[in-house]
Amino acid sequence: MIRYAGMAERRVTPGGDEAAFLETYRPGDFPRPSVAVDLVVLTIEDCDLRLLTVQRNEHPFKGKWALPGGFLRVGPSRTAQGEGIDDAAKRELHEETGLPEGSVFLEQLGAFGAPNRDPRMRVVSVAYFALVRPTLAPLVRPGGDVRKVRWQSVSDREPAGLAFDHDTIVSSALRRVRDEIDRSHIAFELVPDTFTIQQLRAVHEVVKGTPIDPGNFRKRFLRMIDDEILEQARGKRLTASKPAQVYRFRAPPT
Amino acid sequence: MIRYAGMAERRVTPGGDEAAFLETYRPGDFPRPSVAVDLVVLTIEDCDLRLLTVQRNEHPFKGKWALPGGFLRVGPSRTAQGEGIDDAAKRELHEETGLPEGSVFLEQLGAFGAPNRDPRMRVVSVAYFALVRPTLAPLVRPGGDVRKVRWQSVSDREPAGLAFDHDTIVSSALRRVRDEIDRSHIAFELVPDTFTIQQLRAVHEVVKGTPIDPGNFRKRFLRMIDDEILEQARGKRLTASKPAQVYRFRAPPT
DNA sequence: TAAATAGTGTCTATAAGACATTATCTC
DNA sequence: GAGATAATGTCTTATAGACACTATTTA
Repeated sequence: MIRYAGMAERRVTPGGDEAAFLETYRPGDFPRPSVAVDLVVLTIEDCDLRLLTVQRNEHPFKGKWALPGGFLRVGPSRTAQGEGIDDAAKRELHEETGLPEGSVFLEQLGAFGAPNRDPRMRVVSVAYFALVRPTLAPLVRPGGDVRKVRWQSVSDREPAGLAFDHDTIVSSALRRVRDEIDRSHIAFELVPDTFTIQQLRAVHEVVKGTPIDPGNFRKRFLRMIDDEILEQARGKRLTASKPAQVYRFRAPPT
Repeated sequence: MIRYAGMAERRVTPGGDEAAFLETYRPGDFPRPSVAVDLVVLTIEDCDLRLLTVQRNEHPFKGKWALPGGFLRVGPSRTAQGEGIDDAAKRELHEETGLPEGSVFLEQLGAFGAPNRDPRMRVVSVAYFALVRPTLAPLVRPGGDVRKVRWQSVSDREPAGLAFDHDTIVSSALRRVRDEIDRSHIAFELVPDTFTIQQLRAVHEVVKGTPIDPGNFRKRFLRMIDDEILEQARGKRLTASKPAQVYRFRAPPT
């Protein structure tokens, strides 16, 4: 007979106060899943959305490319429970990419927990997406377990190119980013600290996959200045022709 | 020394093909978290948004109200991995509420996995939110482990009234529902199969917490008929005065 | 007929989209 | 001056919000 968590829990003797209960509490002997974090790390290079993948150097899917990530570190006792899932995501991101702490936007995407998504054992993955400024993207270096990393074009990736269910996770992340870019400030995570209107427009175009009218985009942009979301920065960006005004994102006071 | 999943994994001998690897694979002996699903079940009754809570009959938080939910059932081996997380959510929902399968809208909210959110042991919870039509809400009966359930008003709940981190989860769900109601069709999950414009407006008002101009709401509503999202149903809803036309939601062909 | 609620119309402000035009810089 | 891109302006259409008004039913 297979034991499940709910049953095990009821074997514990009730009664007494909560402190006493916890003192004597012994977790049941039922199968637990491993919990992992998987990272959909995106940047923009050469007007192209790129995804960071790492090559697996062990079975299963040996040699295949996969999302960076790793297992949640769980402590050995009820009073030492280990790291939080957000912390695990942050840790894996910095371990495996070498990017400096706090330089990357990171947000939870959701949990992926179908059975058999990992052929070794039951694994529930909590997926995150990360946005890396193009200025930082070239600094990425394999670290931790990882031996090879690469930035892979999102548009011409193979339909089922990644290990595990990572293609599904990537699709879900792209949907989320495309959805959020119009309603939040995530576009500013994909440009350098100072940027021109055209650079920001390019980010929107690349993420959405459709061209945007420069004049109309400018109007939206100028409204953001009125709303004090953006401010002019000093200097101009030199190009082949007329130099462009440079702006900076003002972190909202919220 | 504390073992972590990543370390254990590397102890496995590499080489050979993947099938052979999996044959001989033995998962490492590292601590794993329990994975649970928690449900934020919402309905509308008397123009008031209500949350379904269950009373805990065991420590910890004995006697306190908490979200319905339970542990993910994980199989004993790599070839019998147990149920998926979405299935677990569905199962717990129907077990603990007695509501008929497939009658309730259910969507994943995200994972909550801070350490010490459960004092017994490390638990990572995957939260879901569910929307129950007001016609079904009175049918809810405690089932499974649960002895007492209640529909609790969302607006006059205590700030820290629930067990564990369930208040945080509820806040997150409410934010999500308020956000999604303008961009999706979830409002139709909170009305009976046929409904009047005023009923649907009441749902929006209750969820958003602000009054909405009836005339303006009507315009949005009529656009949905043009877009074939809604259709007229037969009959009229009788009220104290002029009866109102009744409509029906047409599931989009997507 | 009065009360109540369903249903309609109007006016304004705001934003998005299509597109033409001007300005300013490099070479 | 030519070429290129930045920057601006115009016109149309769609939508949201405030609010006045009409229609239809019950009691």
